Amino acid sequence: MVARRGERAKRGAVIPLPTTARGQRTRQKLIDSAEAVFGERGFHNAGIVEITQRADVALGTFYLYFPDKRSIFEDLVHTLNTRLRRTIAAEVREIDDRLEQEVVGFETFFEFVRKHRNLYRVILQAETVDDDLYRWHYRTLAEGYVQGLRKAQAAGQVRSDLDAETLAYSLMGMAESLGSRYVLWDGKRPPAATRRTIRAFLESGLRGKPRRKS
Amino acid sequence: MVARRGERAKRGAVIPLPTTARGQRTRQKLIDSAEAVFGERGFHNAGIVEITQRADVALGTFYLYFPDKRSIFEDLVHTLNTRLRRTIAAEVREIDDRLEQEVVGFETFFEFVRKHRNLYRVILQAETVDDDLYRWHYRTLAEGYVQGLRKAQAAGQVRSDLDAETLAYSLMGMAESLGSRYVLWDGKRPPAATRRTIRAFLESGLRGKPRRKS
DNA sequence: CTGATATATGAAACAGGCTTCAGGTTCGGC
DNA sequence: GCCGAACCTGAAGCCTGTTTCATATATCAG
Repeated sequence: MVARRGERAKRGAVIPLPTTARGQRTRQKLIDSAEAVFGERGFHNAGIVEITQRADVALGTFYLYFPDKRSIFEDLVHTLNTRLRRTIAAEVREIDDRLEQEVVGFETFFEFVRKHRNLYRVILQAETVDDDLYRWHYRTLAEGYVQGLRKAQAAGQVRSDLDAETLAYSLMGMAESLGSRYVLWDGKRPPAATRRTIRAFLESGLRGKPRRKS
Repeated sequence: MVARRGERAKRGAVIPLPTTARGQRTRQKLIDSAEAVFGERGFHNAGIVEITQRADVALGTFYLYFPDKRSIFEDLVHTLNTRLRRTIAAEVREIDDRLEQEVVGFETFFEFVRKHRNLYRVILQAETVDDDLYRWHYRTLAEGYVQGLRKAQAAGQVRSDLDAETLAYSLMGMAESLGSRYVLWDGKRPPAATRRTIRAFLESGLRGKPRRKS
């Protein structure tokens, strides 16, 4: 059920990507604009009118590239999700120690939020717009997280009496909450005391209890 | 700028609470109904029509008690915020040990979310509806949390090299994330492995590093 | 019992924003 | 330089959901 180029898309139909450079440019302009508008106003308060205006195209042009408002939103969430995971993965790749990976992962996350404050707010909105999409976002993040933690447990870098999934959601929750409080609200990197606390808390939390024997 | 009883409220005016028992009952029915509808549909997809229908009152009655849609939403957030804090405080009051307080606090929170699945979604929506309200919710929660943690630090139950506020937001984030994943998505209490992990993680995280001695 | 006040009703006015439509315009290949 | 496909336009249709209003009923003090 793919609308042919030149035809108007039926509701719910998939619209093929534009073939010419010009079309691709326009589509991208719409996505960029949507990121800003959704981020600033929230999904429901954002209007197609404003999205197209900021993208410097006519209202009708929007429906050449997206069947409806929700569709461009989904596109945005997918993009954000991918970029976030790639960014963190890239920063963490070379690090051997899991604790260090966590610390850098948190830092990278904060930095990402700071650079894309809008993209980030978009995710929160997904909860209201499309619950499945929202869960998908967290599940994909959690999956990677769990794998990494299991590996670290096998390597003895994280105590293995902890459930990896529980840990994954705990850490994601921490990062979001802290990111919201310090980065989104205060608009800057978390203060030094916060960063120290994160490290210390994770260190003892992940490595575990005193072992009487070594 | 308070609308007198019997008068129709001007936009933005404050409406006094109903004086008679009958009025109070009706107002409460509307609030309960709103909690359900906002929770299920989200603020923007929720309609006054459905709220009044489920409350068994006529459409116009709504505007006897609330000047507009947003207003009842705010009311709801305030109510839930208060109830949540009271509930947790009550469960935790008799406990001396901070770690035990945390564990019970988490459990109580999960139970609260289970009983008021809507609370959670309502709060998240606040982010889009009224950012100040959203922040107010977390700030009030954090305030109490910070005080409790400081006291525990003074009593030597929590390591004192950690920043209390950072810790508070970390723990709130954990609770929310886990509550979302296990209670909201799966609809039941978190599994045993998760509860054990929470305890173990908090225990070493809060009490601190392994001490070789003792 | 009676008037004054509080509470209740639901049809209709109103507003705002998504989506459609009936044509233009641009552009690359021949 | 011509033709068809791809791309673009923006006024208007349309639908949904908030808010108002004129009117009706319940309650209670005196």
